[in-house]
Amino acid sequence: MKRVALTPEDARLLALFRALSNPIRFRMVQYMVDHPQCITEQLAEFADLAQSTTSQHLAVLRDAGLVSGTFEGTARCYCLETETLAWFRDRVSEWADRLAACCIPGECDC
Amino acid sequence: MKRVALTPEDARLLALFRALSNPIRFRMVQYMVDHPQCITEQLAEFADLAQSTTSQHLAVLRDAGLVSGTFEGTARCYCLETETLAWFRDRVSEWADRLAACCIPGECDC
DNA sequence: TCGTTCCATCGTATATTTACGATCCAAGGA
DNA sequence: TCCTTGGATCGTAAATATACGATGGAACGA
Repeated sequence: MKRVALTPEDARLLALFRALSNPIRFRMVQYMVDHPQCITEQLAEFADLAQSTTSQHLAVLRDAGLVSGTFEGTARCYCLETETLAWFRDRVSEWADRLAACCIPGECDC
Repeated sequence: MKRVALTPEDARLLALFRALSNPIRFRMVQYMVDHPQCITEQLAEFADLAQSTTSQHLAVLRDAGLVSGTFEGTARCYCLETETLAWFRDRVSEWADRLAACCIPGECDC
């Protein structure tokens, strides 16, 4: 594995896992599923965190492409990116399918 | 979000994200998809890490339920858990579906 | 029994993440 | 113009993750 870089696709997938590996961000994403449009302040109150911290978490979610943040006046309105989530689902499905194909439960002797 | 605990199901999902958020573990899992049965030493060589470090990473994957490690003599044979991966896929799909239902692309005005 | 193999765990150093307050900046309204 | 609002960024402290070598322990063969 020495000095072997990830493919761009794998890097993107890894970034999504990383973004979702934090309990705060995990719950923010869940919250946004039920609240399609919300601003930073609203998310800060939900997460019970300082505004600066919330802003940092949102930056991670933005960098991973999980959310979009459009400016509305002085505020910023956040929405989950359906396409990213769909892509994410497809990649995870791929893993599950490839594994199911190569290692049938009960047949694999380990 | 003050003192609100995650449901056991969410905690499990979060643990999976966390386990997969590290590049080493990410690639180990990919490796295991193509190599259904392998021992720690083999994975240590692949990852180019000390045996102790590899063992720690495998413990994380085991704790998350992503892999099973059966003892074979003095060695330990690792395999991905198809059922966990299938469960994982279903949860991610759920997210994507719920989001697609609540926020049609182009219609959401943010 | 003794030595080897393979893995887990401990102790610990370093790197990264996470959190906060302070500060800066852009968009509006008075 | 000045002030308020809502966010982003900076500096930094504390927590967590990651890595290694050293050590310990179970399984097996000689």
